[in-house]
Amino acid sequence: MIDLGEHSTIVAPALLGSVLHGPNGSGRIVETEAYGGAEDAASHAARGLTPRAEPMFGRAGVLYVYLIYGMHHCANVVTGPIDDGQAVLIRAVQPIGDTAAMKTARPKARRVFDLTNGPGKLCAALGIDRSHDRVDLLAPVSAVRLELRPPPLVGDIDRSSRIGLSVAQDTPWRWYLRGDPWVSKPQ
DNA sequence: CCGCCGATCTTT
DNA sequence: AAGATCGGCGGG
Repeated sequence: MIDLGEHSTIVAPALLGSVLHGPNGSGRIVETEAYGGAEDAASHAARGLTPRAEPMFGRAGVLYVYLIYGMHHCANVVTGPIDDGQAVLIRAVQPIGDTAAMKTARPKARRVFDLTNGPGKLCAALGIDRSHDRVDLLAPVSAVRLELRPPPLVGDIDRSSRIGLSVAQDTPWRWYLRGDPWVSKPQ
């Protein structure tokens, strides 16, 4: 099915439709971004093998979690060959199954559509934090794991430049399900 | 609905 | 000093 060892720009759209399971619940992936290795100025791998980004240079299929703006977490799937430093950022999911624990973890979310429509929001809702950095996403026993599913039809996927960057704004490495209400920034 | 701004702290 | 964000606030 999906080979996480492929380049992040191949894996990112292919992960749409797969399911991310966390301590608090689960969500269907509806939005992703690809980050490359040293050649991608926007990537944490752009400065080489730093302590924070070290998981990106490891085996494909592990989780890379980092703290952003001192208060939010971002969850990434490491992709590509070892030592290359690629990853795919999970930017939004659709909550599935029991959402009670996710709602408790995100008291600020008034509407279900605000529960997991952003990289920091979905980590808070699912209960993903730095303690899950480097976990094996494909191991059934992992607290955070990925259930790979066939991706949507290409005709249902839209593409844009990545969100929130001050560099590489012309690189269209964001993919999302067209019209999905959980996508972080429509259009 | 939209845009601005502050929070908060790790990393470089 | 900036950052792969979020939510409250004010204006239209």
